[in-house]
Amino acid sequence: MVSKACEHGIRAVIYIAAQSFEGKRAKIADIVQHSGSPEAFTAKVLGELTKHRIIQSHTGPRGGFEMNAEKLKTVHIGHIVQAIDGDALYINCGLGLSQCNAMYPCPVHDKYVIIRNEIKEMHITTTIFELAMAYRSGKTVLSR
Amino acid sequence: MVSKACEHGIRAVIYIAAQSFEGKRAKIADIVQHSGSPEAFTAKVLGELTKHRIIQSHTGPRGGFEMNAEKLKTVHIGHIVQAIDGDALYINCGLGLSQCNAMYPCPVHDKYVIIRNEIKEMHITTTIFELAMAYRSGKTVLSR
DNA sequence: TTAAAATAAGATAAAAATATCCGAAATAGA
DNA sequence: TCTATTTCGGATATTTTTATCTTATTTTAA
Ligand code: FES
Ligand code: FES
Repeated sequence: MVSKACEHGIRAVIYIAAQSFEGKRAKIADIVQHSGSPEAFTAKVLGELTKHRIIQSHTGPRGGFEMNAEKLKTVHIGHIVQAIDGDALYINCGLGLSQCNAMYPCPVHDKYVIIRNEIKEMHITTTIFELAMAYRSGKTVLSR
Repeated sequence: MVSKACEHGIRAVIYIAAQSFEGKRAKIADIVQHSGSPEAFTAKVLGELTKHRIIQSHTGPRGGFEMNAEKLKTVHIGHIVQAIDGDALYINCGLGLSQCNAMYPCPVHDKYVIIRNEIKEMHITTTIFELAMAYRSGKTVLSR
């Protein structure tokens, strides 16, 4: 569905968002401890998300990652998937043809497009903020 | 979503099914020419599907792959996905946690389970027969 | 009986995804 | 200014997926 890199990124951002909501910055060691992701790989993914301005980073003591108030409100899962995996999930053919084309559809096109749009819709309507709040309240977990 | 191996397998089986409907066996060279898949890789996948009794194979001159009448009626996409990729797509956690657990859900569990079940339902209710008929009639394509 | 036509299977190769390592750069605070 | 802390970035390593190659085996038509 989405890559491991993307999964690590989403979990990390949820943790960062929860910390940012409390005015704290999150450092890598802390993030991976709570999200159960490999440290170096997650650091690389977070670097990519920083480039895309989805999160902000600060070097040095008291540094770490944070999400500013505006991003905290507006960022949704789709932003992260797009930044890490690109738009393949949202546009590719479900049977692996070189491109999806409704004029000359593959055998699963009609049924696949429905699913694909639901995934896209779900990603766009699910904000990091709501996920971070549920995590903060203990209703959900980031590792097991 | 599903692996390349699985995509090659599904496209190949649709072609085999369409040929079987006309009482013809399909040989590998023919299959990959029409489904646009790499020959050796597809042969390996078809071997796996033969082991799972989803298709039948015959060596020698006049040999090739075919689908018997019973399989032609009953096999659906889910059978092929299960045989090649296993059940990961149907049971894994959407955020990559070691397992999906509704008692201690990950942040996307509720929304992801809905999508996951729709995919499963789509796979189970989509028969190779209906896909093969649409392909045979020219309504859909297997390569581009 | 034999040669051709086909799949079967295992070894190998290439590419992509996942993950780690380490030195450099930046920064806050003493 | 010095030092400890932290991310950054590039090189490297490992694993998995995708794909190919080679040889063996089976089947059948002539
Ligand atoms: S052509 Fe395959 S999903 Fe659209
Ligand atoms: S726990 Fe993540 S999808 Fe169920």
